[in-house]
Amino acid sequence: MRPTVHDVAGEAGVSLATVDRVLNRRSGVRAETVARVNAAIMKLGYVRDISAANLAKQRVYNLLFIVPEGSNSFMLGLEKELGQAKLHALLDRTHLDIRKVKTFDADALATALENIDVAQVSGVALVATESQRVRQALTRLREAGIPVVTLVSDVSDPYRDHYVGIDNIAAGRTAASLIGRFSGRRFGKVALVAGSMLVKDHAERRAAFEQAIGEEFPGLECLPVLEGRDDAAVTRALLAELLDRERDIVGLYSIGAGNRGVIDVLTSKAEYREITVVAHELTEHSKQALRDGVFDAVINQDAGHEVRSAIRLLKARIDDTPVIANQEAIRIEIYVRDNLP
Amino acid sequence: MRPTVHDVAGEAGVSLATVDRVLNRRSGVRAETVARVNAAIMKLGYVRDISAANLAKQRVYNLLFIVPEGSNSFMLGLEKELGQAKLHALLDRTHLDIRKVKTFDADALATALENIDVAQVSGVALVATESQRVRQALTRLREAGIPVVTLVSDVSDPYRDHYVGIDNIAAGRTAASLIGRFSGRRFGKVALVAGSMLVKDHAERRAAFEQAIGEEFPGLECLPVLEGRDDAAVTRALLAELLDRERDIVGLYSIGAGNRGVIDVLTSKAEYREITVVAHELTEHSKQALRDGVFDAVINQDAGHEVRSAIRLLKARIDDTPVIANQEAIRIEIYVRDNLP
DNA sequence: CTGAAAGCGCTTACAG
DNA sequence: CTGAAAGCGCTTACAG
Repeated sequence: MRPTVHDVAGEAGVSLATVDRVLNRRSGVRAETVARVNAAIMKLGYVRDISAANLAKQRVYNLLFIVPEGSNSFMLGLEKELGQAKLHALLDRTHLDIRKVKTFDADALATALENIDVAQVSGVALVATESQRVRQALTRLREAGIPVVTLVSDVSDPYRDHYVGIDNIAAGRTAASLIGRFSGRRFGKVALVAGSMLVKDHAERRAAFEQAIGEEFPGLECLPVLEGRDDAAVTRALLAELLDRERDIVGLYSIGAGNRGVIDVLTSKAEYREITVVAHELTEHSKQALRDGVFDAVINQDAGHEVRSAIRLLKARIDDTPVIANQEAIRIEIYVRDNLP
Repeated sequence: MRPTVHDVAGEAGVSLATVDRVLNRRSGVRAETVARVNAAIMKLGYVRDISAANLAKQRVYNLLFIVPEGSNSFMLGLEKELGQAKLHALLDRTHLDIRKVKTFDADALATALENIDVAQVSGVALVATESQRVRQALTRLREAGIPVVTLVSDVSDPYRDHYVGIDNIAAGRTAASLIGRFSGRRFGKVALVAGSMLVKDHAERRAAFEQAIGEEFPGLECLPVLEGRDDAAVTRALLAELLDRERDIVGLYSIGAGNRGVIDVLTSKAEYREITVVAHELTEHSKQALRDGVFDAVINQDAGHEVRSAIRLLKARIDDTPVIANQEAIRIEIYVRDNLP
């Protein structure tokens, strides 16, 4: 049998209350007593039972998730996962509060962060848009001892405890590698379609992609990026015009969430089927495009994994328990038609 | 506040013991009383707190993992993950017992299964080698109410509760797709290197690979498979001889765990660098081969994820709690140099 | 600075 | 067929 607080108390010759004080590093215990208790803990190999502790404490975790208002399929998928996680979390005394703010609006995000009642919330996860006000709001939270993780989109390091998402530089390089190899040493141009260059993830992916193409596939030339604002109509118009104008496009990298517009254009003319296409985010649309051979590969981050990871990381910070680093690493997943989940 | 057994007891006008009996579907309660309690549960929206229940029950989970004796890097990786999971599991009253049996030896596996004391073990995970004796041993366990999951390598459906591993048919098709696309519509032959065609995973990957190549890349022709027995020296000798003999090999699919021998041969002559190579399982060797450009892609299953998933699935069966299907799906991961974790 | 007692939400003998 | 009481491993007022 694993030792309990009773065993430790007996071994150290003190009461349960004192063991508890030492265990929780509460003040008001003589140094000598602390030493005796710690010696007993070491001797018995005592390890605290956290679920019993949480039961006694009636601990509930109030986790706040701040996400952009349902715009594109990926964010909708993230919301769906949050909804599912919410039900499951309840079984673990964990309440998920999901708040939506205007997309890409740093001030709206900052306001949401500033309005957090630090007495009510035990941890915060946010899809970040960085700004000075956001950084200040995050600083207030962290000074109040509230753990903060960023989800999918990051802020600079000292303003959060952890980033839950993929390395967008590596993702851009991966896309370059796939397009370069799939297009089979051909010469030609590569079209880039993004949401907006003001979004950090998109900008990072694009820069890394262009650099990798330049370094490794000298036969390919990147065209100026189209900014479709994650809007199907805008994307469609811009891309149709580009494909019509440029005659030797062999590859296309869809950086953001404009997949629907991209698919529309690519399926509009038979000759476009020769273009090697790599896109981001696995959705019903992109899956279908893979099956139809319109897309050649999709780079994905698993929204369900990200949500669960954010919850685990926040709770681990709150309880001061260890995490399994490997389990929390978000993979840059590559899907082709054949390994679809 | 979430309702507790006390609230249910009060609402139904019965004692805690009776609520507990209904909750746990124990017999010896009048149908009318059962109905009253269930009505109260519905009315209050009561949901049992499982960690409190486990505390009261002093429930410990004794999970037995049966794995092949440390042979190849993948299995060594699996063991490492099991070791790490073992430490973490202890915090959750879960004991992992890891037992090794002779590799690919169905009788050794069956003996291990037959020796299980069903009173001591609460769940079993095994890397399966199928045989009649193994199926019988599994039937005994399941009839004793012990949940069984297969890990990495499966048995037929009715003999286990769940399979934790990748779809090897899809994995073989994925390999074909990658080699076909990476080799750029060239014509030529593809070498296949496996451990043994007696191993079901290898046989499935190979068959699916050959079929997909035949269907989709008519310019490529699969050579007879080399069986390297997952041994570096054997693999090296066979492959060196093959590459020396056949002059127009453009692709190589390393199906099993013989990566070290494959890498040795491929790096032995400059001309071999042109060969498009897809291998299985991410290890230090295969990662280095990707970085060096010796391998073009590696197909992987995440051993850590598999171990954690097996634990979650077994505990969910034991406690009769739901699982998140998505979280338990093992992905066919594709790695190129740029998305290495 | 320290301890005795009650309680967290469940389950388990035991008694009736 | 049903209930009162004690206990699982912790924590928390309260008293001293």
